[in-house]
Amino acid sequence: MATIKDVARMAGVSISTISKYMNGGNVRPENVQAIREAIAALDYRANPFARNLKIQRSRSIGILLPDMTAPFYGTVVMALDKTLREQGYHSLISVYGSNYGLERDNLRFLITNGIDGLVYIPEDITCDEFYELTASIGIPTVQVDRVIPGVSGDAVLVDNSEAVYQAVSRLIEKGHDRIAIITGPKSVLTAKERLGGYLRALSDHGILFDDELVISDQNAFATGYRGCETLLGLADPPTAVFTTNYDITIGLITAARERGVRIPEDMDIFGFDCVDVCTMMRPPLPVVHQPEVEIGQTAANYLIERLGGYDGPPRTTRLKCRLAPE
Amino acid sequence: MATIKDVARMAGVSISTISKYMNGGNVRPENVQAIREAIAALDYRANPFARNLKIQRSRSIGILLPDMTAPFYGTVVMALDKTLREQGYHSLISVYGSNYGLERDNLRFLITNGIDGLVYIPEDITCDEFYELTASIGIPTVQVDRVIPGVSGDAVLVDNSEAVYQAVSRLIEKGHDRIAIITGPKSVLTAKERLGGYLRALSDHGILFDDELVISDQNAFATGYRGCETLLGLADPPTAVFTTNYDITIGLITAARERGVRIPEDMDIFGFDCVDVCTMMRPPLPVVHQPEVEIGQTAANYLIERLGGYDGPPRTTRLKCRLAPE
DNA sequence: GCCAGAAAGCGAAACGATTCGCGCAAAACC
DNA sequence: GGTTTTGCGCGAATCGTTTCGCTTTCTGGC
Repeated sequence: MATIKDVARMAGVSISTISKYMNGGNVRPENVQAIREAIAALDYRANPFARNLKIQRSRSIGILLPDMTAPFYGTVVMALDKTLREQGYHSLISVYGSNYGLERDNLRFLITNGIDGLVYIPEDITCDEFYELTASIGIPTVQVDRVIPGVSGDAVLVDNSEAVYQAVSRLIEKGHDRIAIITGPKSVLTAKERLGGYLRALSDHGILFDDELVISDQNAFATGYRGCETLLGLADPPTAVFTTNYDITIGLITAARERGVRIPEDMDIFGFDCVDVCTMMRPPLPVVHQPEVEIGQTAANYLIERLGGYDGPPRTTRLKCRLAPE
Repeated sequence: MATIKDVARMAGVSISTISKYMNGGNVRPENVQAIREAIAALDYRANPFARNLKIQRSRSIGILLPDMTAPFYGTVVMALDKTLREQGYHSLISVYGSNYGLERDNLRFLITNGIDGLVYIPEDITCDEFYELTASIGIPTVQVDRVIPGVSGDAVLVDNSEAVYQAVSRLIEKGHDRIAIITGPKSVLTAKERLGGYLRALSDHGILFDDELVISDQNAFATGYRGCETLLGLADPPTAVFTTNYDITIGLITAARERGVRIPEDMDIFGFDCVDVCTMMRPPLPVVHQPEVEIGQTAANYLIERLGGYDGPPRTTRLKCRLAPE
């Protein structure tokens, strides 16, 4: 590999002139010419390790998230990556698989590997642990989708409670009064918020809450599938079901159809995520649509601002979900 | 941030002793004690930039792929990341969104950022371009799922043709002789191979090929959904459909169910990917199941071996797909 | 108690860039 | 034409490690 020294020798100028050229400084035309030729001849590329050491930055951003197989995460990460890349950053992505030990380890791993900033979808870590790992480094962090209670810093969330409130209200306005909800684990912030929106909608419309109609389990196909069996087995089954996650929705629909349950006549379903798939169904399945791309972009921009020196107070954005069809 | 120098001063030993301690060399017990205390007191962590510069490695692996929202890719990447991490490597993931310019740019980006190795799911790049970007660096590369014609190096593929052959044969053995296929774009290697398996199965069983029954388009929900409409609109519709991608499968099923087409009585479907979802349906939807985790692990291990100094000839593995249910 | 060999510690030289301050030459001004 | 201003180029220091070769200190066998 050619070094800056080789280029300098070949072009007949000093090392510092090469560096200046590489970083956009003023260099005399005849030198520019010579430098260009030398670089081409030697196929020179600046050594990123040396540069990183000198400037103490890597232009890499850690992205830590629980899972990558769900389309929601995939889309958020793609938007993040794209926005960051446009600013010359690259993403060091790390997936912890909803596993507490791994979440901690991977966070440590990212931090000890010289990231300039962190985008984090947290799950089980505590505030103290987070600060312990993170404090000595002092890199900007943006939390996405969920927050660690007590941690300050920028955050990008969606308005879960409000979105679910509206969706469930819509079901109520259609005449339903036995509405079930199948949701994720109660330990996760988003599931809690979504459940909250459901309860608020019921109570605001004077409907008594029936805990037989609340199913909370993993965010997975099986939860929706089995949930359908459970709900249909009740003495007084619900006429509508709200699901808070795409996999759950698909599981529910699959089970319902296998049993000849007509949607929406026998069971009205309001889903979550994957608007493009759900709106293609006939009739379209109404869903809460999270703004994945906007989430990613907002988080990336927050981070880019901080990395650019912005030092204002922590910001929290709650992006609005859309109901689809409108 | 504390440096190794600070630790040395505080512990009363030389810099090289600290380095030796950090890298597992022999150090006298009383010094170990002092060093430990100094490290704890100063919260010292080795600066990754300096280390990278010195050893000219980053222990990071570039992963370049077209998409991350499909569960297939997500699962492969998670397996890759896990295996690599266990060996102390981390993943620099880059998604190019099936966009030619981006594919090239992102490859360059990874390469100029000091990756030690590359895992690559290629799409449109040519052999020459690949070598031009890659040659001067000389890092090991593993191609996954598809290969660039002409590029040598380790590769991990699946046995697409054979898997589809078996699946379609199964449909034929059940008595079907009008079997459609809905597949991805013909420009992509995997789609070509899968189509090849389909044709071979037909011809081996003496069934005449009818090009009305072949639909090739994007790997997307809409392709399956519209494909269903197209196929049902034929004068002589197929009695079975083979789909070569999960999104296509789901689109097809959705459209079929909306039309009251019974599966498998009216239309027998054989799908691809997402075995856990499809086998939960009742009756289970038969699918070709790609070994995503094994793909990721094999690719990671190939790379780890190369990085460990192994220098044998290029290896290509074709992993076998499973039909599920068996 | 001596000496050889092993173990542990030390200083200094890298790794390859960026950057600072200084000097020289060309341009600009009157 | 002399003097100030500006523009470029240069050398040297620096970033924080690892590593090499050498010296010092231990250890153990006689």
